[in-house]
Amino acid sequence: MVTRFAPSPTGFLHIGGARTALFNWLYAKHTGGRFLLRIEDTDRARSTDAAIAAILDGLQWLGLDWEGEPVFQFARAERHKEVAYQLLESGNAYRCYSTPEELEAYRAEADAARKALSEAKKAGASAEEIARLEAALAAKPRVFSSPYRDGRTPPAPDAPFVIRLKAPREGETVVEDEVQGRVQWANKDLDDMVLLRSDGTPTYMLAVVVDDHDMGITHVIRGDDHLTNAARQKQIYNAMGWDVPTFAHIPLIHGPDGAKLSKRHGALGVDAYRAMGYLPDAMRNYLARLGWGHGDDEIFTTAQAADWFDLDAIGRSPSRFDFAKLENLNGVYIRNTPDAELVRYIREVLPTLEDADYFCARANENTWQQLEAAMPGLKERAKTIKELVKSAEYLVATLQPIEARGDLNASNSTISGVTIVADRVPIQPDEKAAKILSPEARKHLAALHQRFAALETWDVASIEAATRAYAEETGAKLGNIAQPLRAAATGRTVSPPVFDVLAVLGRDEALARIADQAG
RNA sequence: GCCCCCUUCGUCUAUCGGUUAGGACGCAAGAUUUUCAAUCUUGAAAGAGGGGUUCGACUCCCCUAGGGGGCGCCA
Repeated sequence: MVTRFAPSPTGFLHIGGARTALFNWLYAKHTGGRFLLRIEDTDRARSTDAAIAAILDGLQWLGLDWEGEPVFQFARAERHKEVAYQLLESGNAYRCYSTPEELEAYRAEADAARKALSEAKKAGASAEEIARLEAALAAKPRVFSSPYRDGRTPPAPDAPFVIRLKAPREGETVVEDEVQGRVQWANKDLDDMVLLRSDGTPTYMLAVVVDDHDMGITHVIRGDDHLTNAARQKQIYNAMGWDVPTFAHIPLIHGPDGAKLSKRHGALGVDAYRAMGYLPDAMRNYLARLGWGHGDDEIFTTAQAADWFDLDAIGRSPSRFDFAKLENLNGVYIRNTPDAELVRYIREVLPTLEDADYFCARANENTWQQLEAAMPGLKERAKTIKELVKSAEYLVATLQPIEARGDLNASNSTISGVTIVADRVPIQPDEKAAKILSPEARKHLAALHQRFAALETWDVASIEAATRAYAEETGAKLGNIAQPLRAAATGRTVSPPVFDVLAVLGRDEALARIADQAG
């Protein structure tokens, strides 16, 4: 089994394309086959190197590895041309000298005839008149029929021409689709497609067939916007006497409102999902469940997905993209990922992460260790990596941003190439936290500071014990003590368990923060 | 306009002629609690409409409605 993903590099890798790639990849894994990549860059005007880079980058991030080097379609133009001429020689194609202008005029006439008929009907024209218009319309079907198909002489010996497939006029073209079932078209509805343009370059329809054949593709899994193309492509396979691959046309993904995916909701590049803080494993799991299912299984490993994946379990109706479900799934994956791995991932994507500037500008080597120590508390309340980093800001809240550090002098030191600033800046509590820090709360902080300073060991258990003892002695509710502590330690009213926070911060920093707010 | 595809809770889906139509997300209520989450329990929530076929249809067929895709010397 050989599958392929064949994007055209005219933009980023969007979510629908990513799922198509995933399905092809899963099917190859499932069958122990190969998954290849082909860049369909024959549209020279719209293809860009940036788009190619974005597609490769997106696939890599998703972990969808392809075998060998990607095939660049444009580089194979000579081969495509060769096949077009082969078809010409075998009588399965012909030179068509109709100009684009003539085609346009023909289609305009066909449209006009159609419109004339419908208007006549609406106006209640006579049966005679309607019959006449119907006959006129029948003489001009929407599908173009070239006068050169049957050997009309060229307008001039050196007139420009395209090569068209001499497609069958009678009968039907049938596609046995693994997802859509048996689909058939009357051949009269399929026109003679252009194979080679007048400038000698191949069209997409020809290039796809030739490349899929030459690459040995056995299974073509793609969006169902290509369903009609499958019929036309089959005609080329037949004309060449080639084996037709198995087709599987999967429904498109729609936006939350059921309409076509637009930039506002889901049609973002996969890089945008990385920036929003979704894990590639969660993305794969979510995408796999969109249009495909395996009983009641919702969360599964990639190995399981590959094991279970099959074409006959792909649904035929389009599905909507649901961010809420993706978020939930992402949260599950975050919670199930080991702390060290999360830290490694965060370090890797931090520069491309949304809303991570604050953390990124302040993080130093020590931060990464603290982050890992704080991770159990952080990952339990984050649905995205973006949220996680946001809630980890308290770790670096008393550090100067990198650009400000340049102004500071001798007190700075450097660890692993990162400048560490000796000077701390007290935390600026946010509005809600400031409210918590009442005069009374500040007195509690002062008392706690004393007790904490006297602790022999600085860990969660001893900090909590000291706090609870203090609450009990003063008769204060634990909540009324914990919240001021949280506000002092993080500057916010929401955080991981406050004793964890204090422990992670370390005795010196924790005491300093309490002192900053104590009254 | 023509051709093709689709239609189960709000969303993703299970069911492949016989089920109290199941699960998940989301939503609501409760438990837990140092905040927020997480977790646990419970609840509301669906076969587009109309005809057939059948002892029996969500499941098979037809029509209607709605949604989507295609109809290029784009891919």
